[in-house]
Amino acid sequence: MNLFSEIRELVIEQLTAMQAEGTLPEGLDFKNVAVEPPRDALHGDMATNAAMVLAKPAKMKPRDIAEALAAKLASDDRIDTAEVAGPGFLNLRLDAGLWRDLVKSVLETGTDFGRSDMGQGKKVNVEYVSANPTGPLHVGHTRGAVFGDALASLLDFAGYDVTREYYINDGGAQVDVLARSVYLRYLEAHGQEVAFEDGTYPGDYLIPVGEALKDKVGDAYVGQDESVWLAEIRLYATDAMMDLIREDLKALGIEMDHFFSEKALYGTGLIEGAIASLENKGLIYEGVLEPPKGKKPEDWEPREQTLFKSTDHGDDVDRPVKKSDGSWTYFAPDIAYHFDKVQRGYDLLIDIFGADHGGYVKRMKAAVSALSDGQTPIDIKLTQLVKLFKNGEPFKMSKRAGTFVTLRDVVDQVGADVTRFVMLTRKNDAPLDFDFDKVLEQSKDNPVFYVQYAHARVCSAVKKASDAGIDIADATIADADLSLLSDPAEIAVAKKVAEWPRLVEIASRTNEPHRIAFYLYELASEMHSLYHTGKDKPELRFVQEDNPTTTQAKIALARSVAIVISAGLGILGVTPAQEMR
RNA sequence: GCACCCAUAGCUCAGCUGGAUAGAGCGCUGCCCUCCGAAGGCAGAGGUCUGAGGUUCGAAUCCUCAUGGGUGCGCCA
Repeated sequence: MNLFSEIRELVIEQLTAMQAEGTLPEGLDFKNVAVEPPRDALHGDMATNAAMVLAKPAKMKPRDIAEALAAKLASDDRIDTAEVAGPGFLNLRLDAGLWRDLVKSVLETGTDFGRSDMGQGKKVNVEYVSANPTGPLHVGHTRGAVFGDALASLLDFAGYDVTREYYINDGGAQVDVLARSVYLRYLEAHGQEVAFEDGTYPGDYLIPVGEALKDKVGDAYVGQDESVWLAEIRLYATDAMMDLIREDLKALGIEMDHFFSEKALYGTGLIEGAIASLENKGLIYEGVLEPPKGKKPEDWEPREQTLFKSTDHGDDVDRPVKKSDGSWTYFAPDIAYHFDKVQRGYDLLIDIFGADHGGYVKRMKAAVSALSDGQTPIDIKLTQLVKLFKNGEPFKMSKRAGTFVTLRDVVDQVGADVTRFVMLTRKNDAPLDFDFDKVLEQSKDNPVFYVQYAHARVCSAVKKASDAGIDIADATIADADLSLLSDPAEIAVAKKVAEWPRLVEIASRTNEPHRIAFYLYELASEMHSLYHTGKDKPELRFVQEDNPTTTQAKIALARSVAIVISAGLGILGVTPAQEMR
């Protein structure tokens, strides 16, 4: 039940009636008519811009339309008052019963309250993380992982059929580097002195892999040429790394539906097929790229390569799919992978990239546009950098030195819930400061705590009511006499709860899960505010021990807040706290 | 050189499909527990929304240009 869309339907209905009566001309487009919460609560509960939007096409004065519409709306039971204001806004005050019905509805539907059918079951593929299988996930991956996972949950909540997918980059030269690095650790396990030169991965995480390899094959590879062991160890090592990554994801509470291996594309004809598909559209040619202007690489020399005419689909320059030696560039399997996704019949593709991959957005969009003849929309979200702080000092990361901060470093210190929430308190395209101390602080400066505390307070009130022998089961209080909730402070909370379904739709339309986090903060704030009003006004306390009926109504309101917080945190992948410690 | 992202209060950031007097936290100035609901609440000060044009009844939001910051730019993935 979305009150805003319900009232919008009412507005459209009345506008249509006005057309039938001749008050408004025929042929008007109502799509821009909106019903929204007004910026200032003094203006009422909802406002519509209908008169202003329609004034021009109807060739009428906005206020005239507004006056006529106001008269119509005021006759509806649900509308208390409809007032024209400003340039032609129509401010509506709703019957208080609507808010009470809403609370009842929340209790009846539980955390499914706010689920939307706007996705209409459309198939969406959300690809995220997709880190190279060469080591544990680091902080940058963590943000992408949290963002992608929350977005997937959000879209699911909004009625889409969501697939969570991870593309394993296990086909390139970096896995050879991995294999050689593991080989060094393997020799080390046999007691040899080894040196990690540039171009190898020196991280400690490969030590157990080398040891396990020794346990598995004994000394079979010792002193052998690369040709003997490279392919075997590559396979072994990438498997081990993927196990590691799966563990990392699990620590964050993330489970993928599907892992797609780049390696599996080779030798199957899939890459050739995808490129052939582009070729059939006349988008593949042999040519020489212009050198980049300004910062020209010193060793630049013109080379003829196989190019994808991505400029036909919005890119700035055409992109090579083959190196000058005839082998595929990394872009070719990427094209094949996205071709596969298109062919799997998704209605929408979403890719989550790190900010350092911003340069690939246009070419990927161009590829999908070309491969699907513009039929499959793709949205690519970039997650900006995370800056880590501890004791106010920046945390240095250096992958080369093997001392980069891993996902585990973060999750082990602050927990998955805090990690996830904090990473979602910023727009994906804004850089994020992550301070190990601040995120654990128990104060209102810390949104994680603040929201959790609001939920815990409800739990505590519910427990107190229960201890007083009052039946406060959701099923019971859904039928409580909610007309006992009449104080403006209480109605204000109900109104905030009522915004939840609308918020879900906005967040999913824009693919911006951070809006959930901000909304939860606002909702928590309303909750804390009401809670404290009860200090000065005992009649507003949730638990009235001598009055079970009133208590049930008040607990109903509190529970509706807790339910929405649970649902919201659920989308973010955070567990609501029953109590604070 | 080109492309993409960003610029909102002293600081960190929200701001919906373009809507009314641009919001929140921190910090600052006050107020609220003789523990029975202060890990909190209430109030105040603080803004030419980087700048200049444009579109519009209406612009922080859309367009153009400028300035400042970030990221990326064939034979790495």
